[in-house]
Amino acid sequence: MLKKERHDFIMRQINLHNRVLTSDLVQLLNVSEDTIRRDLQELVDDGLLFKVHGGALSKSYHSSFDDSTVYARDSKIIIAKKAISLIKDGMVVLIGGGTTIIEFVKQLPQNIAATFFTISPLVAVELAKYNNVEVILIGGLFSKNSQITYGGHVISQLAEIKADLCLMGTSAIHHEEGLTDTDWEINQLKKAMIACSKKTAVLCISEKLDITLRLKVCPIESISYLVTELEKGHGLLEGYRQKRAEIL
Amino acid sequence: MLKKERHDFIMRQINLHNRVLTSDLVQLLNVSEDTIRRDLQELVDDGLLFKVHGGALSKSYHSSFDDSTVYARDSKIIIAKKAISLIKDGMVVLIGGGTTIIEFVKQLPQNIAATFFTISPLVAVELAKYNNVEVILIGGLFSKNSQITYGGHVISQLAEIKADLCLMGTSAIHHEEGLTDTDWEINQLKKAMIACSKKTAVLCISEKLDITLRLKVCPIESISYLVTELEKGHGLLEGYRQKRAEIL
DNA sequence: ATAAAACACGCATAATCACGCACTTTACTT
DNA sequence: AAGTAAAGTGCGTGATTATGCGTGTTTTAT
Repeated sequence: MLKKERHDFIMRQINLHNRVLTSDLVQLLNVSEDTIRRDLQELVDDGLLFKVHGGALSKSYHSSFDDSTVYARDSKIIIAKKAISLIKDGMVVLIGGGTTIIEFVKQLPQNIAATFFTISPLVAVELAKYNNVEVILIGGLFSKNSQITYGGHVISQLAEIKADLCLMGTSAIHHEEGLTDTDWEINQLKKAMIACSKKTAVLCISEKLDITLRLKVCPIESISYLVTELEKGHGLLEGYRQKRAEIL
Repeated sequence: MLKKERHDFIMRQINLHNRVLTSDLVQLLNVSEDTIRRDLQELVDDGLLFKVHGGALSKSYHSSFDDSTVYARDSKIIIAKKAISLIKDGMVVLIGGGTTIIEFVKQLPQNIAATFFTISPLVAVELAKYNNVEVILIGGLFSKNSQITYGGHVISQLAEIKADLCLMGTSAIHHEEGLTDTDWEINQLKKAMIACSKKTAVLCISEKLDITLRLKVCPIESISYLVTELEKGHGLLEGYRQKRAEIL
C-alpha cells in the first residue's frame, strides 16, 4: 500500500471516530509501528490531526477554547497556584464556575487524583483532561449568563453530596458582610454548595475585596480559606486576617 | 507498443483502481522502469494524475483526500441545515453530543424557540447563545473520551423526560443492522435517549453509512429520520429508503 | 515503586527515483 | 534514397525515499 493511501485511510478513521490508536492502525494496515508513527507525524506536520500518546485525535474536536482574553489572567494564575495546595489526593471537591475557577483547573498538576463535583460544563471539560480525576457534572437548568447549571434540581442534588472542600469564585466579599451576590439563583446555589461541604475556599482577585452586593450568601465565618493574588501580609487583607478564615 | 497506447492503458488502470504501481506497469507493459516514469511524468504534466513514491494516484482520489477536514465540515453543515426543519417552536428536544451535533447547534437560526435537554456540556454552551432556548443539562459522570455525561444517574434522569424529538449522531449505521456502537456506556445511553423520545433523528455523514460495530443500539425501525449530506435519491441510501425511516 | 506500553532515534536495507549517456526508431528534408 | 534532427527507449550510477529493527528513553497504569 502506498504511503498516501495509508494517510488517506488514517484521516478517514479520524473523521469517522474522532480518534485512532497506533496499535489499531498497525493491525489494520499491516505495517510496523514506526511507519504509523511516521505517518502520524507527517499528518501532524500538515496540520491534519493532533497527536497524543497512543494514537491521534481529530483536530476539530480539541480546538475550542480561547485562553488569551481572560481578564486579570496573571492574578488568577497566582491564585490558582496557591489554591492547589488545598487539594489532597482522594478528596471529594465541589467546585463552582467562573473564570477564576477555570484558570485554577487549568493549573492543576497532571497527576492530581480526586473526585470533582461541578456545576460548570466548562470546568468539567477542563477537568476531564486529568486521568486520575473523576468528574461528576451536576445537571439542571443551564444559565446563559454564568454558564453554570442552577435551579431546584441542582440544589436538591447538592443536598445529597458531602464534599471535603468547596471551591468557588465570588462577585464580592467584605470582611464584615461576608460573601454577597446580585443574582438570586446563584445566591441560593452558593448557599447550598457551602452547606454540603466541610470546608469552603473562596478564590477571588483583590479588586473584589471589600465590596458588598444586595444578596447575602454567607458570613465571613463560613469561609475556611480566602485565596487572593496578594501577599499574606498585604494591607487590604487586614480586615479578613482577624476573622476565622485562613488566608493564602 | 506506442507511447500513446501506454498512456491510455495507464489512465484506464487509474480510472479503474484509483491507483497504479510503477512496478506493476513495468510488468504489464513490458517496458523499463524509466519509460514508465517518463510516461507518468508526462501524464502529471498534462494534469491527468497525481504521482507518488511507488506509483501514481487518480487526481480525484487525491483531491478528496487533502482537504478532508473541510470536506467533512461542509457535509456536517449541510446535514445541520436539513435537520433544522425538524425543530418546531415549543418542542422539547433531547440532543446528544459529537461533532456533527455541535455543528448542527451552531447552525440553528437565532430566533429558535425550544427546550433542549442535552448530555453534552459543549452542546449546552452552544445552545446557551440562543435567547429563546431553554437548556437543561443532564448531569452525571462525565466521560473523558466522548465529553458527555453518562452512567446510571443520567439514564434514570432520562427516564423522567418525555421529549418530542431526539437528535443524535452515530458511529455507525447499517440498513440491516441498524445503529451500532463500540462503547457499552454510550450504547446504554443512546438506548435510553431513544426510549424517552417520540421520534428519533440520526444525523451522520455518508461515510458512516453501512458500517456495523460491535454493540447494537437499535434497529433501523426505531429511527424516524435519517439525515445525511447526500441527496434524497442517492444510491447509498437505497437500503434505508425501503425502511420506515424518512430520509432528509 | 514497578512493569508494561508507547515512544524517539540512529542505522541498515531495499525499493524507488533522477540524470546522463548511448543506442534505436521515427519522421522529415533534400 | 540518403541524411539528419528529433523523439523514444534502456542502462548504469548515484541519490532519495520508505520501511523495519535494535536500543534506550519516556509515559502510563497498577
